Amino acid sequence: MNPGKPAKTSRADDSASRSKQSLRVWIRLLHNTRIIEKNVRSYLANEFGTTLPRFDALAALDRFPEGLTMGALSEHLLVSNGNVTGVIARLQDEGLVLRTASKQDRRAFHVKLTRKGKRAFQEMAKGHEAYVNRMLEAISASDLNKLNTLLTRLEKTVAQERSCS
Amino acid sequence: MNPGKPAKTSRADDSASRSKQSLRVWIRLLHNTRIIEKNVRSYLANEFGTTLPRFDALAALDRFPEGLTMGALSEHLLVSNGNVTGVIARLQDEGLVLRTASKQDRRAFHVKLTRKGKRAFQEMAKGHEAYVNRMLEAISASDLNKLNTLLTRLEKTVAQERSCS
DNA sequence: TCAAATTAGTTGAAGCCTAAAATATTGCCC
DNA sequence: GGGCAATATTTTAGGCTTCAACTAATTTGA
Repeated sequence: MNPGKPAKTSRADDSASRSKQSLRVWIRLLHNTRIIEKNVRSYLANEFGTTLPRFDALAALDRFPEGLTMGALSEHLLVSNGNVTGVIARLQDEGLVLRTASKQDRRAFHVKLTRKGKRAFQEMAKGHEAYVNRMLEAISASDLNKLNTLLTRLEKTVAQERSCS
Repeated sequence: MNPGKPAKTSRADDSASRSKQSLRVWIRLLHNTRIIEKNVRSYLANEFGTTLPRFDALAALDRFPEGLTMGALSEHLLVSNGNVTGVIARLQDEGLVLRTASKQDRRAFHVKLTRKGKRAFQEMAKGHEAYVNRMLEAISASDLNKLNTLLTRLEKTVAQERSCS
């Protein structure tokens, strides 16, 4: 039926379905992330009495033993400057990080883990990894590898167009 | 070298690397989602002066023309009851939703889109879909399909263990 | 029927988050 | 050196988010 035309799709259909497919992937990505994130937040709250933003901040600081400025920290965490102020203030109250004024630049601060902060993070990180692995237990290693590859690829293309509206 | 043993990995190594791989996938998932989500939030704010939570609520209501109770809405959106109260209050102030007391159950409310709300959502949804597609432009259709498959599979396994700590 | 348990929803306190304005300091350029 | 733009950070106002406590209505079950 309808010879001379593509059987079921025109070029316009293609671009519409492409757009639908992009949307589907984004919705799934968001949904998966929200479910896992919810679980991780509960885990951190129940097991260690802490929050995901604080855990993230500790993780970033753990990767830079020499310390980070507030600004550098906010870039690593993908959050605003003002946000970091609050999170670090609370971590300082808990004695997990140390905020010292920079000698070179009196506007800036260096934030570092305290010894207590290092110890606390090590323990949390171990539990966190085990918990995540338990959640993803049912996924095959092969699927995990594929996901890793595809998400890495996605990250590269998405990370670039940060500014486009 | 070292005959009689597996070349490079023991069983303990396997399980350690599996756990690391799970963690990597989760971190990538989270990172990708945060970057895209940031962009979507900016887009909705700049283009329509609205927020992602409000857009999500409108989207949920659009799928149920007969309306939803506050509780049903909170389940669809994966957020707490109290949260929905605030978001719907703001949407009501904007004239996009209508909240009517239920006849059958005087504790409950039915929330529906107003005509204005329907129109506003249609326009936002169109722009949103195009924007997301533009962001994922550089990903091949084949990768998109693979991602969709894998994320669907992931969603199924993760959605089950909602309660485990 | 009536008291107890459950369910629907709101409120309040606390934390996370952003954008924009304010502060303070630095660096540059004339 | 003095002024001015840029930079590092905090503050503020407003919205999102949760949990726990609360109110009100419904259901259950003796």
